[in-house]
Amino acid sequence: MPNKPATIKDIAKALKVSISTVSKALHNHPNIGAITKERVLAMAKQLDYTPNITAIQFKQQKTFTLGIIVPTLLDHFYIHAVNGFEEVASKAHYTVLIGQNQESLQREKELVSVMQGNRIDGLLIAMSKETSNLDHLRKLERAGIPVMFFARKPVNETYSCVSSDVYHAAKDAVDLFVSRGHQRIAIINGPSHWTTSRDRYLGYRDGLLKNGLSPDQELICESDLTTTDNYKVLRKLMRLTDPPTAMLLFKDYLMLDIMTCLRTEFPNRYLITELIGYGALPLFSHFERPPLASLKEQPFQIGVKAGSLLLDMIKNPHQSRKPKLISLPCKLHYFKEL
Amino acid sequence: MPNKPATIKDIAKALKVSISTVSKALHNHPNIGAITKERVLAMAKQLDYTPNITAIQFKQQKTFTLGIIVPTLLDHFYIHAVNGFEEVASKAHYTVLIGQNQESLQREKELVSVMQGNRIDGLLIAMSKETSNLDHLRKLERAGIPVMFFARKPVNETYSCVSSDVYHAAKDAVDLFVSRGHQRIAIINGPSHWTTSRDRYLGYRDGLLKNGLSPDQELICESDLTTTDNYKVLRKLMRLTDPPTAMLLFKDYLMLDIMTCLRTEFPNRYLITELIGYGALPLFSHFERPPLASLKEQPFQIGVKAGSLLLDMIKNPHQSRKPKLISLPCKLHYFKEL
DNA sequence: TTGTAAGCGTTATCAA
DNA sequence: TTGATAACGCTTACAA
Repeated sequence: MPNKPATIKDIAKALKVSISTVSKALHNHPNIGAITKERVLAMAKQLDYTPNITAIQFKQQKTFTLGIIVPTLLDHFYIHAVNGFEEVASKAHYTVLIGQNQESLQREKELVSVMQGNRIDGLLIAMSKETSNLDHLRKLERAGIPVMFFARKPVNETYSCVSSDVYHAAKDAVDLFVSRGHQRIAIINGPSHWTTSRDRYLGYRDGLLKNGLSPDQELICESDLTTTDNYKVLRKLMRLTDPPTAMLLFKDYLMLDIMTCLRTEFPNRYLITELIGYGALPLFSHFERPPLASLKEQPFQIGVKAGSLLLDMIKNPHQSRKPKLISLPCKLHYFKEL
Repeated sequence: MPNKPATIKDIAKALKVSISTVSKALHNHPNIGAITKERVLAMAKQLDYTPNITAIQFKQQKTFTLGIIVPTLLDHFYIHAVNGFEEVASKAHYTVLIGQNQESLQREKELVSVMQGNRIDGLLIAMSKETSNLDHLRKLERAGIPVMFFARKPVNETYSCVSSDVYHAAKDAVDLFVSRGHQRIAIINGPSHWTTSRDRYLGYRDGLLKNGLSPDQELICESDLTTTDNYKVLRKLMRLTDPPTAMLLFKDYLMLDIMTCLRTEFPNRYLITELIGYGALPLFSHFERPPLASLKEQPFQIGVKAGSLLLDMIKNPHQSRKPKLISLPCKLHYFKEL
């Protein structure tokens, strides 16, 4: 027998006061009598009153809902980012809608449209691999809904973005490789139209130069991050006359493929090739032979930072909107004793 | 310059018709003129009209939002379940709110409260490990919000639940162990107050009996699924005078701990002990020495099934509400060539 | 076939 | 300090 939840009207009736009095009492409005306020609060409790959020959302023309779109939740990086985002959001009494674009632009557009339909107050997004045209996001901004990027951002676009400082991380990785005697250091990067790929490359290049090595075109690779392509890229590298003995990898998930391909197809190179990826997946602690190291990012903190910036943009909609580019440091995480 | 979205009022004004005419035209209401309807639809498109969901939710006293609470999104089982759930939900034009209880009853209560505040129309939940008292869920049901369980359900409670058929899966695992010559087969189970643990045990027991083996109390263990406890349980098993040579494990995540502990602390038992868990984690394909097998569940289908049952309950709120217990088959997945 | 008007729960403006 | 009332956008019973 689901009985209807109590409304301020019910409280007003029970107390024989007006609904505006009740509303004010419930909101600590300045000009309200102390005793009246007490009575209202008591009656609210007695009737188990919960404000009807749908009514408030409707009235305020504001949903207190934020959207976050990630490529997939199967990547723990994004889970942690979502969790950080939710933490700041819920502290500010916002609810979070989560969407996965599954690396499909089509799906991403649908998500944006559904979220816009749900009247989100702001959006945080890590675009799909297919996303190069940003019209669906511009449409949001035109409707007054601020958009912030994280992890992935298109090159040559002036949006705000929070990501990892992959540049310095790449330099650190190269330093470690060189200190271990490596000369032939390859990089397998992600899509080149993302700033996060470009920055990895720049860090890699500057790391080499700093150590007196010159970048070799045949050691600079790009994968679309599918297993097929990961394997293809590795095979090409291994068939060079002078194959690399060290590789910097865009992601630990890519590293998994590389390790397996190395082990099964190039067993003689397996033990002499050292790897560093991004992500520091905890599962490597269960490996008999873990990779050399990984660049540990701070996805939770990225979510937190992006969330608070987004909330700022929502609070101050008429700000100058100078795009902010924030990057949080990575840390080299060793899986092996050095 | 965020201009306000168009409303049916704007359409009505532009066309000099009444708002109810517009509303009806937009909803294919039977008695509406074909030409009027055309004009309305055209104008709606021209003004880029999007219905204001907050107004509809408010008016209909229905949010078209479902909640799903999982222990953690870091477990891929729950991601797939969420995805299945979202699929049926979005087909029925429902939005999904996702919450993680992080195995904390306190957190779970807060989530339920927030979701109730957001006026969800139904909830799907896999309770936290701490949840034994279901008052917070009963409160939801009393408010007319149907609740459905999945994956985990308390013993002795008459709620509907969709889960894996872990009973037959356990029997299959025992069969495989026996066929490979094992006599000392242990089980490390999850919390005993869940039906999913009890059913695993029953399948394990019946599997042994069926194969002419009798259950041995010292081989029947329970872990709270923390790494500490997982290690503790394994050490106890390995120190028996006649340790098991095969183990059925509650989850693949538990299996990871068991494998690592075996390898590092009991290397002489590592190669002779065969393991089967639940989950069939894809990452095992990257292992040099993967476990024997895993019982592959169907989390996506579980989400789908639970979602459609929940939608049924929402559509027919005055049904008899006989709790339904559904379990979907698992399949033995071999990591090694047999 | 189309229009009028009430009402959903809340907030806010203005009057008492 | 309190109360009456309009408004938010939409659906719907009923009237025209």
